[in-house]
Amino acid sequence: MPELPDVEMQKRYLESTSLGMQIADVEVRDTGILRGLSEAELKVALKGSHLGQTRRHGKYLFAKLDNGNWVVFHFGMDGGLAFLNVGDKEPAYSRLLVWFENGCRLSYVTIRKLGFVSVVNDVEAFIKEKGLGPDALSVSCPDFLAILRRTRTMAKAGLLDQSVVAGIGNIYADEILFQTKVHPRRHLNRLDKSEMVNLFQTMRDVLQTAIELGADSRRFPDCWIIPHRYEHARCPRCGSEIARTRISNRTTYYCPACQKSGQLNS
DNA sequence: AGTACCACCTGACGGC
DNA sequence: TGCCGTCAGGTGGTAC
Repeated sequence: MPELPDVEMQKRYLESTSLGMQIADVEVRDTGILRGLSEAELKVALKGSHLGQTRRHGKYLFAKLDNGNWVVFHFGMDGGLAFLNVGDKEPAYSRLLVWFENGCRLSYVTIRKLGFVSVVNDVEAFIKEKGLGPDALSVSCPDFLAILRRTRTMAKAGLLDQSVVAGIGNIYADEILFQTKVHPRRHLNRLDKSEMVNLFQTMRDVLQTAIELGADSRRFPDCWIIPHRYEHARCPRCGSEIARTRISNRTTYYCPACQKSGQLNS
């Protein structure tokens, strides 16, 4: 679930369900999802406050508290939020529960517990601390090109690297490279300018389209590679067999016919 | 600096 | 049915 489009959906979900609600209490079901603060500290930080303005940077979601601090959510590989009306049953793998004054609850759900919940004073400082690059949907074209020119990693690794640009994960990295017709092992700084511009526009287009489709991969166009990310699948564009390899320790799918490696480095 | 590999954690799935 | 390896949309640390 949780790449940029998914986190954007979580942001909208949080806003539409919980914005402005006052927090009565917090129940931590598994302290393993807390980072940098204890259960007691989290309670003190949240109790009595309203959930205010939300922000997203890459795959991180922030919600402002009355005292100016921010709750931070990261969803790992499988996390998400579930808003519960009075009487609604708590979902499985609910690791944290925010109780509102009106009896509704917000559950942070994750099976694998690779994400976390925390509280920070300053979002910008947090972003800097984490070494996150600009958000993939906010970065300007000139800034993006400048970043690409100084990034010597393979394209797949670079898109995945949150310090290069924040928000792209394994699935969307494959999609962006497929639509740009860039081989995942090409090095970013070796792309020519038109390829870099194309990469920028495709990145925006893929992420925005995914958001418009509710980040629901079942609704993604068949001409995308995402519906064809399985072994022996056929390229929706040319019919060649989709190749599967491992880059940056992540499974990578691409079309060896459409995404030419060329000299890889030239 | 870039890359490979491991660890964290839990569940699903295929093979035997 | 049960055990085992492998894999899964993320991040962080280590070692070369």
